Amino acid sequence: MRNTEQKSVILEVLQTHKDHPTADQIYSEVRERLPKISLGTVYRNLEKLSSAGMIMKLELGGGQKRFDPNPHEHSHFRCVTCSSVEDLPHQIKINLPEINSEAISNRIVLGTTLEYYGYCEECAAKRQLN
Amino acid sequence: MRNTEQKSVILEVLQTHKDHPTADQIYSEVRERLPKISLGTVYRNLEKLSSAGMIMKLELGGGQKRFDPNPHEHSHFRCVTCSSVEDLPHQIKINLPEINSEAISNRIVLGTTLEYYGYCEECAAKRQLN
DNA sequence: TTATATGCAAAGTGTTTGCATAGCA
DNA sequence: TGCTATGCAAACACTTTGCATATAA
Repeated sequence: MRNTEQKSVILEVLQTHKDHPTADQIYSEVRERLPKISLGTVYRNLEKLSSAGMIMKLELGGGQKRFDPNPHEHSHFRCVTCSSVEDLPHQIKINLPEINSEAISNRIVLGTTLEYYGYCEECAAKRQLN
Repeated sequence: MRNTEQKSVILEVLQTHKDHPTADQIYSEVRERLPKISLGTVYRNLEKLSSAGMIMKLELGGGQKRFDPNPHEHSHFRCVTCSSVEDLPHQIKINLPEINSEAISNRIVLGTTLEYYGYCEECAAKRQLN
């Protein structure tokens, strides 16, 4: 993987995020520093960085892929109203022994995705007002 | 919600499935019985049936939405090779008390999605041969 | 009778890709 | 030098939608 300015700016921009932006959000922020960058380059680099294990691609509910600067498996909370995706402050532990139980039979488990969905703090507060 | 032949055939077709087909898979099976049905009608009915709680729409990794005749929350296994999605034979229990712990703070949890991914039995067997 | 559902096709959304050029190693 | 990455635009895959017609209640 070759080092390019585009790639490092994309990584830097993502790493400033505590939330998990979509490719087009990253694109618009990167464009402030590299106005000529194309959306295709953003997608290609996000793909490369995630298959290199430097970031994580999230395919959760809601249609659009999101990108997480933290490449380690952890659970997320997705807001069904504003679609934001946040880390859960404390990791919810999955009962790992069960992964190897007969429930899995002859499948080979590579990983798990645990997603909570509902109203984020902001949207929950707005609902209380109505 | 009005009863139409399209809707009931879509539901019947989905209910014959133990796996979780995509909209276009359902479309092509339904078309064997209703050759003039349109893909738009399939999407509209799957949406209606799932918001009525009669089926479940799955938005897991892999891009395409899938539909599950069982509307009750349960965990799934997705094959990263053939993209099939299966129920896990035994439900993996999530530690529910944690959902209400401070980890969730002021969010309102509507549900959880627990997905395992890896190689399904068939694809795992094929890999062993190579 | 009338509001909802359908078929058709077009539009929408998010993502990927072909190609000529640019630039890293 | 040679191969990978880029910008651009077109293509792609999946899903939704507008509209005129058909149909359930």
